[in-house]
Amino acid sequence: MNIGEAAAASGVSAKMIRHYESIGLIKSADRTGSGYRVYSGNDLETLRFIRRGRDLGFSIEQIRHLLALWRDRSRASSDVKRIALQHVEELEAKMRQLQEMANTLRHLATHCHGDGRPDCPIIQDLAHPDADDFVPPVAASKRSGALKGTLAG
Amino acid sequence: MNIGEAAAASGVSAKMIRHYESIGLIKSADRTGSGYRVYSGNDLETLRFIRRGRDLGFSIEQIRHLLALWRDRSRASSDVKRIALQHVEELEAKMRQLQEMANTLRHLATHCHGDGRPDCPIIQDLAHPDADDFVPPVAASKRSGALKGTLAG
DNA sequence: CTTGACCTTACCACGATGGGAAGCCCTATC
DNA sequence: GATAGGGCTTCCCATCGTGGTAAGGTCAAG
Repeated sequence: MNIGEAAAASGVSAKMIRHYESIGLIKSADRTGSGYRVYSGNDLETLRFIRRGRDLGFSIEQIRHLLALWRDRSRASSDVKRIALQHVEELEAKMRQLQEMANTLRHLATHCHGDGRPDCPIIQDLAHPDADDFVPPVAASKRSGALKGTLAG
Repeated sequence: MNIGEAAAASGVSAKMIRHYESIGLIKSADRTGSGYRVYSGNDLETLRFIRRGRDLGFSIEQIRHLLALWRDRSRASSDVKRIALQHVEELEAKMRQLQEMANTLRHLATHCHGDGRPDCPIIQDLAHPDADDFVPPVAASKRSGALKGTLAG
């Protein structure tokens, strides 16, 4: 089985299959006489495992760990569970960051006329975040410290 | 004012100030005779604006746009609002992705013993996502298509 | 035997940030 | 005035996961 066929069958691009090989996430594929990589059904399973792990948001290093546990027939499920739950915490932390950004922006947008006039609490917040522009005192919620995390962090 | 002082006062690292200059997000700083960059109070405001924008999760390109609107005294607040609300949608889309990942993982982890035994629905899902391992039929929810997005996407 | 689709390696790009090296500059202390 | 230390300069590399592209070899169908 070619790398292209393996890619189509696993959902991992040929590009990424080569990449995973180069970083040692998967073992080096056997080659035909002319240098083409050859994949077996077993290799396909591994690729699908990786693909599923990426879909669940695991990092390559976490997947490396999970792959080792998968292959270890005497693994402790507690090890797997720990990795999964740690990842859930990462996901939740990221969600909280995004939530806070979105809440702030929605709040500001609510008070933006969104017409042809230049006055805009969104721009004013960006320029002077602590001014609580345009927001009547009663509606102004205390803004907690700025989130340092980026979307990609 | 030095780049180091500007960095401390704006919350943007000296490294990133130089980077923003190199990509044309901020204008090239004036230099002293010996080549040191010099920053004014006005420059500081711009840096804080950028910093605040990053904290709200805007991309550099979105911030470039917002900066232009900020400087444009005849801007339409609708333009600002559109950018902000589009970003809110991006944030919400990302949150939904993360939420789905977290839900799946929490569900799987709930059914993982987390002890010394090797059996683990998490590993089994990674290996065979469509098998609905270990989950009694009544509790198994239809799994929708795999999320392609990464955490950073 | 040609053509087109596939494979190979190798490099560059993104987005945003950090790290480090090599060299110049400024200030404080002796 | 000399010297030490910290800050500044530019330039390159790394991250993380993925895609693009170029130059060349290979395979299968016509």
